[in-house]
Amino acid sequence: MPFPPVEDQLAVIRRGVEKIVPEEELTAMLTRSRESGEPLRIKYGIDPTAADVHLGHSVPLRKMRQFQELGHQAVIIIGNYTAMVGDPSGRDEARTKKLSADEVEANAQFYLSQVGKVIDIDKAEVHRNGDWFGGMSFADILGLCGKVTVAQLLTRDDFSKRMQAETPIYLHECLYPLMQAWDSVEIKADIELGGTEQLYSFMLARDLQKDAGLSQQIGLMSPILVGTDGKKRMGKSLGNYIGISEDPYEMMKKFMQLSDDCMRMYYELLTDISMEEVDTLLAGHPKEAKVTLANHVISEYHDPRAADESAARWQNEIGGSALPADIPIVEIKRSDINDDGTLPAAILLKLAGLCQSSGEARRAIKQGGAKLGEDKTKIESHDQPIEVTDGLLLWVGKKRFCSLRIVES
RNA sequence: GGGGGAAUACCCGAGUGGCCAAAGGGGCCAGACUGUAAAUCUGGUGGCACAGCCUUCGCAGGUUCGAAUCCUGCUUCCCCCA
Repeated sequence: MPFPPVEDQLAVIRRGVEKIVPEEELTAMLTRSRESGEPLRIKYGIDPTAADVHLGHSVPLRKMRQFQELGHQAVIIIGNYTAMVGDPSGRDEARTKKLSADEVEANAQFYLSQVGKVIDIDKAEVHRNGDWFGGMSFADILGLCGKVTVAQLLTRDDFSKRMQAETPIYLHECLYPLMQAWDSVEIKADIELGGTEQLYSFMLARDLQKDAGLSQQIGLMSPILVGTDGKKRMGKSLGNYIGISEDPYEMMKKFMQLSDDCMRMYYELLTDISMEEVDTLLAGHPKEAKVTLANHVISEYHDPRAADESAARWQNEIGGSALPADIPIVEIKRSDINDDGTLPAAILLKLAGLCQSSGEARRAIKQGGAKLGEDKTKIESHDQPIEVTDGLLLWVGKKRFCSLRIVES
């Protein structure tokens, strides 16, 4: 299959990419590949440290898919060895818990299944970097370490920040960029995808490739996708992420809570809508633009019908006043209820799991955030006796609610 | 190996014998306003069936009527010297 003209390829490749290093080599590389008919090897590495793939990961993965559509070869690296170290990027401390080989493999499997929602996994090469690191001798490792000086390592942004903040840097963490770079040598990468924080490793990979007599890779860096809070990078630990396997309605709710300022970035990085069209959308009502955005993304990971349904449901339940369709049912033990069938309000909220402590429940009630029943009657006092019945609805704020079910013992 | 400094709640950080469940900021929660956006304003933010009681200032002991605060040992981090 012939490759599209270089200019056309560049147009696709450049979208939503913050930095291409070194940029001037890209055209030449594409031209060479087109003339020889040899697809480029596009690398993306992921560490199976946690299970969820979120929209932040989807940014380079979507780019990977675009490369696939242009006819290039996707190469996914499962960092089962690097996972043991933990990527120091964007972290201000070392990973504390060590993952077992089994956990890592289980995560890897789950990861791949999710990655398959974005790229064509059947056409991709998948490697585990333990395949080469596992067999290395200490002498090999020493050899690798001899390629980098400590001063070079410390120029790396994350490390210098940590030095400044006086937080520890462990020796094994220093190996992380080396390992990642070595992956590029092993798989003969032409282009590596990642976030802008990967610059150091990407450049190190070039050094190692040159040293090994290979052609050097180009780093293609996407901007860091901010999370739903609109400020920090999307990440699991920050709780500001939208997972690509999440329920459509959950995704919709999260999208609608997104800061307006992020919308342009989300459109650019998470959809294929042309930027002209995006500008038109953003010129309209921001709420509509957000619904459209959510629709596109949800359609990609579920289907258009699911997206429409969640949009309609959001409009009903949250834009309107309909009761939520998925009220969680919480079981209350009969033995916990007083003999007269009631419980003080604060205690009930705690038992129902809506508040973590009775103190929190008291606060919620005092501030008028606690409500009762379908008509959302305000609970007036923390010791107000509430008659506990099956199906009783309880609310704390707008987002926490449940329905009760009484169980024996 | 020697010397000096540091560790406080989710995070940052004030507090150096009683007035400390511990200032201030961030985050977070709730209320008002709204588009469950942003900005703003208000209140809250250890636990307990709560005008009281219980537990918390790296860990373990000790001094004292009383310790986050003083002493001893330990752990971890930072800096300087080698």
